Amino acid sequence: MRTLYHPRTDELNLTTVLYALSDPIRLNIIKILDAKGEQSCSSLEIDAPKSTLSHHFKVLRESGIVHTRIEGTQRFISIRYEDLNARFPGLLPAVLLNFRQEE
Amino acid sequence: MRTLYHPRTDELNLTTVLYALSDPIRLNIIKILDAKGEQSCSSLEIDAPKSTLSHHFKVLRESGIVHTRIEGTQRFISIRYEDLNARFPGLLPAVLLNFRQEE
DNA sequence: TCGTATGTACGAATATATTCGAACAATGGA
DNA sequence: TCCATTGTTCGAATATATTCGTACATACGA
Repeated sequence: MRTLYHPRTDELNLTTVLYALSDPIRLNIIKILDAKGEQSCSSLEIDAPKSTLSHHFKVLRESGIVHTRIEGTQRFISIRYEDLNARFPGLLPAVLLNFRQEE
Repeated sequence: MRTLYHPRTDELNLTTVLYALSDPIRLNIIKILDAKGEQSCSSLEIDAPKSTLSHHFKVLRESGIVHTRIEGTQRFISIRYEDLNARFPGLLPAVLLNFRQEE
């Protein structure tokens, strides 16, 4: 696969975004990305099989929450802060705030 | 059933709340409740069988998003604005803001 | 007490998601 | 070119959700 699908900002759908965020593993991925910034898939060090993680990366990317950049054999994932905030102002910060409070 | 289960504010779980909000019918219920305030189940006038709606009311109530008050044969549902905002500041307003923008 | 109104509970069918092993693709270095 | 690294895709098993008809529960008025 050469190019990866990323929905445009105006295509972001609220139920889709909320659904993508409603899974513990995916929320954990977002938590790490928020804390550390852009990361390669493997550097996240989440204890789950590769294919399981790949599935969750795809859900996050196709919902528009993350952007995936290909570099060599690696893929670097980052949160689409600006796009999300443009489409759903305050939504992601409210979710992220909860993480930060937990720790 | 005499008493209905409602989770305490400190028991509200982020993934559970996000999941409950990630369904179009449930989001529509919240949209109507936000616009009109407390409503009886039937007054929402959503085009779906009673048992289907009842299921969604239960998901919303058990996730802590709505409160259900029994009065006679009716049940009045309302959004738990304060509890949600205490537990997840800004989350619900961000979701509700999106509704209002849509119209 | 009987009937009506309001809504839940149950159960089964269907739909959708998650998980993960195995095979595959792409890149880059030796 | 061969191999290791990184990650995806496929497919099947399993788990979970949704939908909705039917039966049931409760309250209230006649």
